[in-house]
Amino acid sequence: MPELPEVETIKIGLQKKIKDKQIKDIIVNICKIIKKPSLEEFITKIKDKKIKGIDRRGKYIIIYLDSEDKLVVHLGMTGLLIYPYDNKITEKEINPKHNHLIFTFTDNTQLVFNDVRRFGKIFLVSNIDDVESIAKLGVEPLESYFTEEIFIQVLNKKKNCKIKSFLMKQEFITGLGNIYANEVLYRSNIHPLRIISSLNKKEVRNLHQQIKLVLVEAVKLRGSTVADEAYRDTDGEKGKFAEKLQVYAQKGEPCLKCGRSIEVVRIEGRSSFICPKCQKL
DNA sequence: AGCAGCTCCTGTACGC
DNA sequence: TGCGTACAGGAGCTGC
Repeated sequence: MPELPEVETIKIGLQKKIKDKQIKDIIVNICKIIKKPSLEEFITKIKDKKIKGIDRRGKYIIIYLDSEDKLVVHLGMTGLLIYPYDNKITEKEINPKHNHLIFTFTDNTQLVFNDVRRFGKIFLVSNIDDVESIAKLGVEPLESYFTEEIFIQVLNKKKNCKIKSFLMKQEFITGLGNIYANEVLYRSNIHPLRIISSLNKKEVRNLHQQIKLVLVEAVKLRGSTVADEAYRDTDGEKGKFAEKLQVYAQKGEPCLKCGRSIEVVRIEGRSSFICPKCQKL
């Protein structure tokens, strides 16, 4: 599922592929995906506009148009933005049945928004904070300002919270989802149910470093496509970080550190993969 | 405040 | 074979 590394990969792909292109037409097959404004307004405000640039905030893609408007895309669980022209190899794996939005540019190439589970959302706003969930987002863990000191400050906002819940909440640190929260905790030897105030200095330092390390490596490998999951980059290619996952989806596999079998427990409705020996409560 | 449980949605896997 | 059910889970929501 798209978390920070997957969204970052798509952002970089879009920057290479659709920057400076002019939108000629939009086909909307499922209008529920468009949350703001009305469908009519959305279409008229996008038509004939040029793509000035692409950015990312948390798990949101922000596409700047040559007007005051920005196109904001959240991929939800299974959303994809595919621009298949440089590389047609894996296009066939993507079911066109779920092509909900198709942007056609003046050069007749197309950008396709495909989303099996339809949890994705698209907004057109003049100010990105008009998307309420963006206005609430926390710190960007890959920005240079995300120092250990800042991390401690953010942790202190929620001392009584369980660490995994905290990592998953976008209002504190933005970009981590279930896969990377699991990985970061395992690599830091911290049980997901540990209360923030119980973490010692070394654990906090470790966690901060692992957040950066895991995300940087995952971005390098263009994200994670676990097993037969949906995620693809803008070329339709799978991410390669799945091979580097040490704990997520590794149930029954031996822990790389101690050999104990990786277990799965449900925490707040989500699967949490842990090594019961390395991650003690 | 925080968490359980539900919602959105489809595809896949599994038990009978 | 086929049907019912559980699960996957980002995020917003209700209600305890």
